[in-house]
Amino acid sequence: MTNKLKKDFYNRNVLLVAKELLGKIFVVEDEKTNSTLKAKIVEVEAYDGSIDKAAHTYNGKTKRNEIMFEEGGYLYVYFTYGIHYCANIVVGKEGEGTAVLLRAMEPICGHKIFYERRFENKNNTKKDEVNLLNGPAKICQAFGLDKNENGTDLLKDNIYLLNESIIPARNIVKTTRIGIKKSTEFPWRFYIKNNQYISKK
DNA sequence: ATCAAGATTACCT
DNA sequence: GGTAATCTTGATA
Repeated sequence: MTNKLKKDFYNRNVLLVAKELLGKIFVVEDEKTNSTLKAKIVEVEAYDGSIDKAAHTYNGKTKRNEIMFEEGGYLYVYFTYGIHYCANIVVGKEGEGTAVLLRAMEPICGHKIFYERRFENKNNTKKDEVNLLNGPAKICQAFGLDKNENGTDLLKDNIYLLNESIIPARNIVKTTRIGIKKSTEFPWRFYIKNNQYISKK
């Protein structure tokens, strides 16, 4: 018995899924550390290649973005700025090129691993719990996600999401996205109101 | 073949 | 508020 999210959750409209991803539990059964890592999703952004110039899929299929054109239920991990990885949940139907960027989470299980990967052998000045997962590249660093995890099937065993009750609209803040230069007008960033683990106000 | 941009972060004043 | 770090990808020629 499990409450793992199934295909029918992922294969829907990207904005709807983005909002419903808030509050869900992201799980990685990490073979590198032989441990289970869990966190609650508190901030996301939607990307839709059909109309969104900021989406990696806007100009069609390439080797990098091909997983985003699959049906929902896969992980899309990409490398950027020469340093960082960012992780997305691929959603929608095959060919749509839609995904949801994971921007911030609240740690649940695996604090020790998160602290090690984020702060060990680094001279960070802020080594507190809220700084573990409050940004898309921080999530990948803490969970150990890189190009090897790109394309992971979220319906299989290693990486998946657990269902939780939907956050009511009155507790969701909807605003414009962060860190992009094109299509900045779309209000496709969603986060849980008053949550201390979000990346930015 | 070349080149600019990039769904970021951490540190500086 | 500003910027260096650092390198892959994709667009253009």
